[in-house]
Amino acid sequence: MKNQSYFEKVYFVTKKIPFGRVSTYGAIADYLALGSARMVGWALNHCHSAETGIPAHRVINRKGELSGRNHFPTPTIMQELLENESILVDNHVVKNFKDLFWHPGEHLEPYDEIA
DNA sequence: GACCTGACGCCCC
DNA sequence: AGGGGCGCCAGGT
Repeated sequence: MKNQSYFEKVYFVTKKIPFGRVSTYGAIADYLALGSARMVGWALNHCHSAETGIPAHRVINRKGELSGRNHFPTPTIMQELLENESILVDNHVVKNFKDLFWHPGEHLEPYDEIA
C-alpha cells in the first residue's frame, strides 16, 4: 500500500494511537517524514470523524491543546471523547499531556515496513 | 496550471 | 521568556 493519498497515510497512523493516549500533528508528520504538521491537521479535516474509525480526537497540537475541536460537529465532542478515555481536559488542554503523549516513531515500525 | 488555503511548529527577534 | 513571522506541501478552485 504505497500509493495511498496523504490523507490515508495520516489516517493509518492515527488509527494506531492507543486508547487513552494522545499524539500530536507534529509527531505524526515526523513519523511519516512528510514535512509539515500543518498537513496532518489538514488531512484530518478531510475525514469526517469517528465514523471511519479514525480517533481524530486523540490528535492535538504540541501544547496539548485541542486545537481542532471546532471542526467537530460540536466543539465539545472532542473533549467528551477524550474524557471517555479517562483523559482529563482542562480549559481545552489535555492534562498530563506529557505522560499521555504517544509518539508513533517510538512505538511503530517505520511506515514503509508496515504500509 | 497558478494561486490560495490550512485541525501546526520552528526559528528569530 | 514571550510574541511574531515564515516554512511546510497536498488538494481544491
